[in-house]
Amino acid sequence: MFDRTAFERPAIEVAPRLLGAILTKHSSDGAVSVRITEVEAYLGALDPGSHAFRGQTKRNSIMFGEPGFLYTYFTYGMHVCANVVCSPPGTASAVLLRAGEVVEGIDLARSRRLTSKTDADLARGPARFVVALGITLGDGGADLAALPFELTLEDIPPDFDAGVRTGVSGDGGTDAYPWRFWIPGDPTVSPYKAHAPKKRA
DNA sequence: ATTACGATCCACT
DNA sequence: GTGGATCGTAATG
Repeated sequence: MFDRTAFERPAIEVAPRLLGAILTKHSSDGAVSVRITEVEAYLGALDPGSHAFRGQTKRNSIMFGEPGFLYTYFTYGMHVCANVVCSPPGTASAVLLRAGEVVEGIDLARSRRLTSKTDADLARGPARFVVALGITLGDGGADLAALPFELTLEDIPPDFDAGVRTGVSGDGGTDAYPWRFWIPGDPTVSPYKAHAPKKRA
């Protein structure tokens, strides 16, 4: 069952709990379900990399609302990414859904992701993930506890690894985000880095 | 009104 | 491993 209180905590606590969870979206042409294998936490006002770092705007207002809802955004002129809103209303944090394994509706997912060479590529990467599931920008603000969505957390989350982006700030304790969590060894974990490496001088 | 740039993906080398 | 695509958002004049 869906327990909204599971999301009323900072994204950094919710993120590892989402690993192994099954997210389903029903559409007119069928349903696709994905087992979440990689996520990334964005810590709102505390995180310079978060869309909510500079306060509430029209674009990010969903992040400041009820937890357990979907926050979608459009980027790079062509891609949509999806987050699960965390923290109580008035506080912004979210978990970016970065990768998953398609476990239901794989033919439908394949038809949506014609450039995928292998099934592991169907939902590997945040923009691919939303395409495979049939999520669009218009799903922003949708309640994950209500159709067409279903989200089921694992009772016992799987073991996970965590990666840290450093160098955001030189100060001790504040240079440890955003956090990225994944299921070790899973072939559907995305190979992309949180930030393109800077060219050396 | 204008501008700079990004929580990325894909084709190509 | 690298560069180009492509446009909404938010900061600035």
